[in-house]
Formats: sequence, C-alpha cells, structure tokens
Amino acid sequence: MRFWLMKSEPDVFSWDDLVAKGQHGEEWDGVRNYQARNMMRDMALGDLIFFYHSQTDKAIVGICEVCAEVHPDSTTDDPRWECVDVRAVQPLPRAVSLEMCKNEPRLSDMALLRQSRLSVQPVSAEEWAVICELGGVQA
DNA sequence: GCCAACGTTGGC
DNA sequence: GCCAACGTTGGC
Repeated sequence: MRFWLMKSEPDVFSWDDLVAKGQHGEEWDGVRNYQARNMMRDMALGDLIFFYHSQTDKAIVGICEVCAEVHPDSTTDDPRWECVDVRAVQPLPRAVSLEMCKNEPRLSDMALLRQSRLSVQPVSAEEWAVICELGGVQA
C-alpha cells in the first residue's frame, strides 16, 4: 500500500463534498497534467490519500482512499486523461496546515513544499506517519 | 491582486 | 528540437 496527497480548492470541491458522496466516493476528474495523471496510474485499491485544501485553507483536512483504480476521465473525450475514484475515510481531528508542514524538519522534502503546483503527489511512509501524528490520527 | 514556478503551444 | 509566448496554479 502506498500513500498520496491530492489537492482541491474547497470552493470547487471540498472535504465535506467528498464526505457527502458516501461509500461510492467520487471520480477525481479534471486533472490535465501528465505528472499528476501518472501518479493516479500508479495508485492501487485501498491506497490512502491526504485531502488538501488549497488556496483559502492551505491545510490537510482528511484522509480518503482509492475506491476505483484508474479509468478514463468522464469529463473529457480526450483519451490522454484518466483518473481514479476516491472516498472519504476519516477527517483529521486537527487540520495540518501548510505552515505546520514547513515548520516540521521531518517534512522538508515533501512534494507539497518542493513542488507546490503539483496537484497529485506521492507521500512517503515516514511523511505519512508524521502528518498523522500532527493531525492527531493513529497511523 | 501579484508574482514565481512551471507546463503547454506553436513558429521557426 | 529549440525557445518565446502564453496560460494556470497556488502561495503570499
């Protein structure tokens, strides 16, 4: 099992929106970036994903999981674009802000900090554990 | 609202 | 295949 992080603008699609989708989850459509798409191609059922609110929040707010592996993005006819489906697992008791990540030396290599524009990114097992700790979640 | 970073497009 | 122009994302 691997770990990932996905970004969404809460005004467009928020954590609460994902929770409202229930067990069927939601297609993570709209990605038009090869690097991000390639990450989704590498995802397996049950992989865990941090849900990050960009722009207004700038914080990791929840954990979701892959509930359907990569398939064509239903929002385009362009066969280049594929995506996975995700569903909410649990919110973080304490949101982990971007600033908290910056202030944590063990997270200094995170893609979130080094490649701020990448919307789907890998998270190492170590980084996952640190963020769970900061967020008040049993890893 | 600005700007840095960076991805994409298209002319040559 | 290079590079200038341009568009988008996201932090500040």
